[in-house]
Amino acid sequence: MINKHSPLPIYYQLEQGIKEMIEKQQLKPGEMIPSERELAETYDISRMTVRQAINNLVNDGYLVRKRGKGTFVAAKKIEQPLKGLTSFSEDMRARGMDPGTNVLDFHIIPADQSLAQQLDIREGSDIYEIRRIRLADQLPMALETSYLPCALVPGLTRGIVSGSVYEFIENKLGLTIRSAVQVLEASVARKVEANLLQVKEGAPVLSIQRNSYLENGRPLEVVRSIYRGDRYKFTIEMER
Amino acid sequence: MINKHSPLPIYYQLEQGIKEMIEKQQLKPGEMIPSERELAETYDISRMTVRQAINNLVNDGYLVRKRGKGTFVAAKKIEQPLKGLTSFSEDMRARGMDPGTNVLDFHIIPADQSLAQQLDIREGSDIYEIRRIRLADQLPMALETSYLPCALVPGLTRGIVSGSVYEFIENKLGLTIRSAVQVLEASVARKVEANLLQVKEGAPVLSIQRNSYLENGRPLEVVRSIYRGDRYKFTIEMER
DNA sequence: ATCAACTAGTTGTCTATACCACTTGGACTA
DNA sequence: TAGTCCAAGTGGTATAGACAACTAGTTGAT
Repeated sequence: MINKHSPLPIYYQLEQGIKEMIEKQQLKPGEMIPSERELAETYDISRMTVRQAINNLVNDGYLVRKRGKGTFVAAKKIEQPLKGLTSFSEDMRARGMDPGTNVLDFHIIPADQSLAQQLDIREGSDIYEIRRIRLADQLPMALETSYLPCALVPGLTRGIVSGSVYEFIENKLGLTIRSAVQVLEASVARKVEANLLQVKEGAPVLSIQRNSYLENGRPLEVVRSIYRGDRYKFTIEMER
Repeated sequence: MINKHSPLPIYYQLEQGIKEMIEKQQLKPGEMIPSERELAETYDISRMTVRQAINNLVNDGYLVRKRGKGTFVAAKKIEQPLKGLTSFSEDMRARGMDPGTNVLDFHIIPADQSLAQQLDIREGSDIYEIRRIRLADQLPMALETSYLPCALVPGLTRGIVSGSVYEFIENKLGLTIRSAVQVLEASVARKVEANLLQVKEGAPVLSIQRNSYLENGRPLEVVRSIYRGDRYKFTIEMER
């Protein structure tokens, strides 16, 4: 499990090893992992190095420390706290799944009254309409329809859209999303949606509309998503 | 800034000190803080101890490390959306509706394995189980099942439960909820739920589990709610 | 039977040290 | 002048050891 001559840090090797065992269910939720001293002795490494590996896993929510008792596998890592503004791809990767995208539709349409208002542009202005199937581990996870003003995002192509639009916006255009409002709603899949998501008509789905805003408060995007209820949970952490 | 004989850990004192300077703008975003070696020498502590303090601040988003260059105050500290830590009653009133409650069930049960873990108590410990129908404008809005450790909330009665439990906890017991994690999931109403909510079996519902935590990080409560999908939308604002 | 003390095992804190990897700027060289 | 090399300073990784604080179970005395 540990190769001292690998270019990879020892703590990182141990960290990945433990994480893998948790994800493969070889270590089950609530189970105690070997003590720090035991791990240190087993792999002939320093206890502080073991602690560094464990600390990272605790910060990532995989493990829980209990002083005087031991270190335990956390309840469940399936639902990751969505701490901020993440893209679909980031979200899926954080959940340990492999994201993918199928572009259904990519074209320019005139903004209707509702979208024009939400995007703070004139009715009839050109906007991109992007319809995509979002995949996780090769299976449909969500249907996503995005609307962006052409004026704000020049040069968007079908190729970019099949990858990460956010990356394009942040890196190529230098725009940063500063805030967002999301509205979540439980619903049932209609026929068309059911087919695309590969679920039965009437299956539960989570409808999410997200409005994103730039630094200067300008609306950048409206996204309407339909997530499979059987595959997706939305997690939010609140603090005060 | 550092008192070696304080019962508080040294790394913690340093951590709080730096955090305070950031919050008071004595250290400004983008500014470099003293190097680890410098801090260690200044306060006559070990560099590893300094690293522990800095690590925590990096994890909390206050600082950013740059290998070979230094450690810098982060540009933007994520703002916590305080909105959302509201009770059902507050939530309904904010939506312009009149809240109400029917208590279905109020008793003490032993904690099962899952609840014991989530509430950080021993399996079998006494906990309150409170099942209520939540009304808005006299119509069912949600089914709510709450679990609280008896040890933390002594003196809870059926009468209190028909009103605001939060008010009792905050005002009478002097406990303050500091953070919460919510998990939302789309689902469909089963027969029993459908009857209580006065919807058809198979109607879309929004399942929400909320875990609430006190100032000291102790879990206070687990609430499992089922909201009518046709009456309830969940809104969240995020900022960074 | 009860309670106190002890013990073994755990994580938490802290030290002192060493070397590695990366960044920067200045000195040196071609 | 332009490029190379080197040194100093930074965070990154790793070691070995020590003692504190806490948990749970056992032992022992009352």
